[in-house]
Amino acid sequence: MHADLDAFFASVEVLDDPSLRGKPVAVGGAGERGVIASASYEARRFGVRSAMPSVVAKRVCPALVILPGRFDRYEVYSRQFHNIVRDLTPDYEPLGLDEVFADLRSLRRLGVRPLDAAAALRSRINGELGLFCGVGLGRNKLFAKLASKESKPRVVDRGLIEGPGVFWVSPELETQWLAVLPVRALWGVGPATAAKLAQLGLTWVRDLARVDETTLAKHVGASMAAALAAYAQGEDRREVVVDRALKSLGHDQTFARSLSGANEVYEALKTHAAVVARALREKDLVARTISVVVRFDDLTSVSRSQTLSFGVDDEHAIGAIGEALLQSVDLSRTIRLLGLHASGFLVRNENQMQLSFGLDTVSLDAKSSATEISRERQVSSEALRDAVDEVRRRFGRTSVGTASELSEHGVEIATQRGRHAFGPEVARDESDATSER
DNA sequence: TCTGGGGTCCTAGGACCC
DNA sequence: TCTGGGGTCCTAGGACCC
Repeated sequence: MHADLDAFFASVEVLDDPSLRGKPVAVGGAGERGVIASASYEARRFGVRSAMPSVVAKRVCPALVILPGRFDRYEVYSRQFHNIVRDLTPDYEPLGLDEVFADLRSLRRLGVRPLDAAAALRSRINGELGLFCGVGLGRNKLFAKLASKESKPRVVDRGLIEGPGVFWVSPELETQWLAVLPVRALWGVGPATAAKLAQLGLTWVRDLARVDETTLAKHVGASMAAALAAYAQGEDRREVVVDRALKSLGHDQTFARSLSGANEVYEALKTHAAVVARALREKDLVARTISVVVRFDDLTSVSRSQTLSFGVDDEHAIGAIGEALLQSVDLSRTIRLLGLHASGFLVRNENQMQLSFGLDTVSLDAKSSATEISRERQVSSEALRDAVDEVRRRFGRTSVGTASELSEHGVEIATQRGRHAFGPEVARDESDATSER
């Protein structure tokens, strides 16, 4: 099963402000660089679509009300949506805030028919949340997803046509049904892949069935070719994965006015670091890899990343790493987007080596190994600052510093085992004990 | 019409290890 | 002295999903 809430963000806004009912409403950025994230069906009648630039949306629908997103609010509804699905079966996998896949095989073994389960789900979501939901049923994720699209209301000639609400692709009909869909309808086929396929004369799913997978792979890569070849046969081995682990998190921002100059970029980076650090701590994670992405005014992007031998979750540490990564980016160009991302997660726990540069704690015990750091010698942020000041007073300004300063000076630290140089490359250096670092 | 922000996955090359 | 083939990890970029 695939279940998908109708016009989710826009619908939540209408629920919270009934005066919006019946009006063309969208959620998204209203500024010059904004895009539409979600549009009510009234707005869709005018041609407003998600991912459409807001200025375009306003042009095709001058009466459009564009609201900024309130994601905390959507998350509340999303959790309730997931809870209702969970009541049906624990075998479900969220996809964003407003979609889920669910494996109904265990329900079937209990004698519950998928069509009944789908109807019950829609009824509860509408009754308890006031939202509408389309449900697709099929033999695998491929058909369930395509079917849920078919279940939705549709705009035809500026009018709205009700959808069936539930759509089931029965196994007997699935091959014929699939054959006449455009390749663009398939999961993983976006504008770029569709264009490549079009060059090969492949427009419809049935066209894919007649092309050799090896040939396909030369144009779209091995992984995509294998998926497409399977989909063309109606085969999809992807499982419903319960509790998929988070792999990365980050924060990106497109600025209403592009940034110019390193100082503006570094200021923005600090804000980003605080957002990312808070998200990590909220999830009890530390990240080994930090990356930055910069998009210039000409829409070209570059990214830089660095993987450390330990995890971080502190905004100052993350900010300093980000700043160091930006050293090799041309900041004399004007920048419309700055992103900061964390990945390579380790679960944060008592034994995890945790280097913090700020509020949190620093535990550097030269006698213990990396895996048995005790928290006994934790240093409060004030004590840390005081200690840093004292070291600088006695040994000079560059004797100890933050990671951002490492890129300029490098730092040398004396421990019971000798002296250790710290510089921009230190994170890659596995030769000395992490605990001493 | 001019392109967001949250993510995932894939590819290719290079460094490195055995 | 110059070399293979298996593997992992990291980096950068790109495509795609909602």
